Amino acid sequence: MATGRTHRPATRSRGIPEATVARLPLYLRALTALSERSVPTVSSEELAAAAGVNSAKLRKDFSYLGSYGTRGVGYDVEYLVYQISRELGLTQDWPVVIVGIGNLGAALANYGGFASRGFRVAALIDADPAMAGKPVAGIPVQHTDDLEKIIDDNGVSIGVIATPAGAAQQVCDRLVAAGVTSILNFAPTVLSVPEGVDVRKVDLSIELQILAFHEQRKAGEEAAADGAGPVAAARKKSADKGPDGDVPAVMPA
Amino acid sequence: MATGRTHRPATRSRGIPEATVARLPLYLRALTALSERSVPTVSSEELAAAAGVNSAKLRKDFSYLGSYGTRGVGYDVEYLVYQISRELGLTQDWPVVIVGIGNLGAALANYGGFASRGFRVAALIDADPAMAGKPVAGIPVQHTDDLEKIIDDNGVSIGVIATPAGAAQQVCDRLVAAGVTSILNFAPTVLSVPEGVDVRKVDLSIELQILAFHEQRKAGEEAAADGAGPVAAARKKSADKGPDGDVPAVMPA
DNA sequence: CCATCTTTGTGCACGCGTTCACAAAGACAT
DNA sequence: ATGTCTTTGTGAACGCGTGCACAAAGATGG
Repeated sequence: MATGRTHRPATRSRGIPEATVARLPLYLRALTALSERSVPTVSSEELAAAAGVNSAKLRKDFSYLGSYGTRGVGYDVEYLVYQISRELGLTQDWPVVIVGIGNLGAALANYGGFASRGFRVAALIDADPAMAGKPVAGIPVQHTDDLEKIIDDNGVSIGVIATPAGAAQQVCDRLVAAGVTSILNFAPTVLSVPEGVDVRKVDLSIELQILAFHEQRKAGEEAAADGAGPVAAARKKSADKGPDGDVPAVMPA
Repeated sequence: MATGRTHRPATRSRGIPEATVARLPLYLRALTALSERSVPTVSSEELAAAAGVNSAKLRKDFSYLGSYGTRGVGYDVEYLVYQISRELGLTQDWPVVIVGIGNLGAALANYGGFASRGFRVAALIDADPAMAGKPVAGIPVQHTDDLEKIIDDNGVSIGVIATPAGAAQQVCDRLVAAGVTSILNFAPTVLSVPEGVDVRKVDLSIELQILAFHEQRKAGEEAAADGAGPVAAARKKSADKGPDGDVPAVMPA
């Protein structure tokens, strides 16, 4: 969903399509699980099923990395884990700062997924002076005033913004000015960043709204063509708010 | 971003492309901000800038909804807010349950974005008996045993999974069996659901890994094409694109 | 060494999404 | 009315991603 971009289709990132990059972590997770079960090799079919994708797509994705499979056998799990990790840059340590230690920020700080692979929470930063020094997830919260110094001292290049929407752009600007070039934004705002800085956003509200759209559509279809629904006509409990005209009008023309 | 989509089978979402649906919440947010500032009308150019997208794309997106603009003037803010809200199904109330009240689940329960627009946290559910009855965000946590009853009593069709990965599929199966047809999954696992059920996933770990990939690429280029400052080097080559939303290429003043 | 079987790697076609560019539509001034 | 100016709505081209289908590559067995 959100990557810094330009309008220059010139040289492709690294020959690796963005869509493929987005799936590599998925493959890596499935492979890691196999590795823990000491499975030596896996076929594209099996791995694809575990990752929830099409096997042809998986093979094509891997082909961008190189020919790491053996025909008639499959892929060596350990080797593939290493190759993907290396490609994603997970063989090195990435210090990360989290700015905005509210409910969400604290949850992120406690999230095991961070430390698990390459990422290390270098610092927690909050604008509330009352938070300063208070430990969250074993890490003392530091004040926003020291943001630049923290970034610099720790060589941080990835920042996570979990502040209220109103403060996000300001925090973003300071992070970028201090040298951060990748930002994961949880605040419900569109961030403006200079070229060369990547921003990805995670927006709970948007996700829910997209689900609501489809939910509404399903409800409309159910009402319209009752009895021919895909999965047992879903349920009827979804509240029969069926009042008034203005029904989603899903009629197939 | 952080969304994962699950295959969208047959019926095209009412003629509205999925990519457009994903942007509607973004437009809605920008429009709401304009509405609060009592701005009467807005041009596609202005609104596009506020939402961080291309103006032509915005106009095409709106064209799927209908001709709500006035040539030479722009769009009526209030009217557009209403139309988009209606299209997204936000004019009705969506009861939502959150399963897994750990750090993340609690953060979600406290997240204002839920209640703000159409969504209502109907119940919080956790497997830990010790949590039962304990209020989180003013709502008492209920035990997993009552999941089916809670879904049924409240007519819930949207569920949020914030459990550990190991419990996610099981919880998902129970939600679906109980009648939930839309799921927002925060657990780092691929969920299997029957046809007709929508799943969107939000995966912090994956987002970070994608950022790490680009960060590594930038670092490599910087080292190779050794030039000036850090940002300056990253600036010389950029070009990449995101699958979904994106970031405005506009420079901050 | 040859035959057969399995699985990879990929050429190709198709469809979706993005973007450009412009005609049509309306506002506004004269 | 008429002309000019602004902005929408969209036809068309293009590029990316997806999935099919198959040939090539290697394993395996006789």
